[in-house]
Amino acid sequence: MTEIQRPGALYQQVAAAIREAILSGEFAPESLLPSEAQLMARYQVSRPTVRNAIAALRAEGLIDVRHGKGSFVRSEGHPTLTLDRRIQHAPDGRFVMPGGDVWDEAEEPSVHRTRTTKATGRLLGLGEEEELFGCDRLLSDSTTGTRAMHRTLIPFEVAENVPALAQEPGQQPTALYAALAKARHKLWWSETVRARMPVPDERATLQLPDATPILHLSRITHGTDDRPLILEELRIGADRAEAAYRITADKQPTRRRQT
Amino acid sequence: MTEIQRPGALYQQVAAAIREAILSGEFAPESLLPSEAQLMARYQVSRPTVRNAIAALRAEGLIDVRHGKGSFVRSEGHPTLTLDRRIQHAPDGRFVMPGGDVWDEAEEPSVHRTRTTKATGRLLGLGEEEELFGCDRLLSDSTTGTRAMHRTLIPFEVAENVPALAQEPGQQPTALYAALAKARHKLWWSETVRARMPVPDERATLQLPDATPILHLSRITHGTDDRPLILEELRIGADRAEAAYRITADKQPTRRRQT
DNA sequence: AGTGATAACTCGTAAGGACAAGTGACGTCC
DNA sequence: GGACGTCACTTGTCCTTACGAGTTATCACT
Repeated sequence: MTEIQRPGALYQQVAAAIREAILSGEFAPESLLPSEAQLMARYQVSRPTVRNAIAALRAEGLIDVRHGKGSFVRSEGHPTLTLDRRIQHAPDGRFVMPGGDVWDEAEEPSVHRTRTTKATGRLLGLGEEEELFGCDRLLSDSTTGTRAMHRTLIPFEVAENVPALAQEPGQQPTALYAALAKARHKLWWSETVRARMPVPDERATLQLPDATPILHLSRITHGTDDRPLILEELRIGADRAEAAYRITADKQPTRRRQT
Repeated sequence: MTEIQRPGALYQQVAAAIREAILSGEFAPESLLPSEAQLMARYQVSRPTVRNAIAALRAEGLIDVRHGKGSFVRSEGHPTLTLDRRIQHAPDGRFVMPGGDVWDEAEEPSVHRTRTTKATGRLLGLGEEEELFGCDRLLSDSTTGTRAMHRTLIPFEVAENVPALAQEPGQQPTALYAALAKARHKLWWSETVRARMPVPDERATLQLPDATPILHLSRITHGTDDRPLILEELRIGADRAEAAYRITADKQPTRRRQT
């Protein structure tokens, strides 16, 4: 039996004791923690208290619990997948995404019509309820098993001026860029990164463990006059991926606003 | 009393019913949900079951619970703070971070000596236990109250060749860049974005609500020969911030590896 | 030997009771 | 009128008990 100290609620003291034991190396990553019954005996508390402490550690992402087996120390490891978010011009003029070739499609892309929400409308410089083409992809990295959800949104307004988009809104992003470039657009992109907890649907689709946030990348393709043309969204579990960018110092314009 | 359906455990059915009620608009953002006692009556379940359901919704970040008051629907809103991660050259040659001027320092920067860990060593192209200068800052955006933790790491090896760094390792990043540029370094930066749940220390320092991941940005300053010189890390609650990047299509080199 | 039932472990779910602690409104006292 | 105490409400903590469900090893039977 191990003694526990003052601060706060009993279950928090237990949680702190276990956390400390893990971080101090008493329990190695991937190793099996004492069972609930053993923890009850060790700290002289009831089962709800032990479970409450364990729930706190799960919410921190420190341990994984498997029904019928026990609790295991989660090994963080570096994210296995680094998403290189650069876009490049190949010598022949085509667009290339150096980090894009690891993906294959787990399902057929699903093309559909939809409308802007408040959030997507804002990003695209449109109002609410404007019509768009949408294309959803479920991506998968066969080597690591990592999955990601990709969505392309093309406003009708943009597709009208670029027939290649209206005919094939479900093309690969690099093909879409090529179509826009062919329509005399000089392209650049802005990308914002957010993180949040997944909704149950995302948790299931991406097969996420407990206490795993998702990275939500929103990439906007800008054309001539810096007008937003296409919105791409990529959602991926933050336990397995990180996004990588390259920054170079350009001359400071008098005042330029990035969307 | 409201009936509940088949799938899964009782508390999950209750959680699903409440979730649906929230998403359908029956409970507006910021509004008060029924108390535990009312939910017990409404769904004819015991208090542990209600609390279990509520715990699930808290873990999803859908609701906030305040002791003595009740449960409230969390209003997401856009992140209030967009971190513009570009770096620019002012006309006079100084470096400028267009998104950097919103911060003020909540505490004095604390400069200290430390050593590389496995993770930081890898990012800096060094081994483990190499000596560095470290500088920790607690940043604060006075207009929104958002806080962030910033850390600068400068290897001794780098500081030796750039005396300005060794003398003042606690300078602002833009001043460090200037010192490197003065030492004939041609600079570029790589940045990786990760997300994870906060450790208790970070939760307290950043004053984060439940179920709030943190964005962890690692920026590496590269000099001539692309060697890593300085590592900066920024940690910030993902509920209040997003990171923004600008991407332009450069020519594809034969093969270039980004760290 | 191979097969399968069983038993003993694990965590998951659900109920009940009791008291502590934070909040806010109401009413009384000065 | 203002200050303060009380009370009724909220969620937080902690205990006991019981059973369901997944996992694994053992052991007996064929």
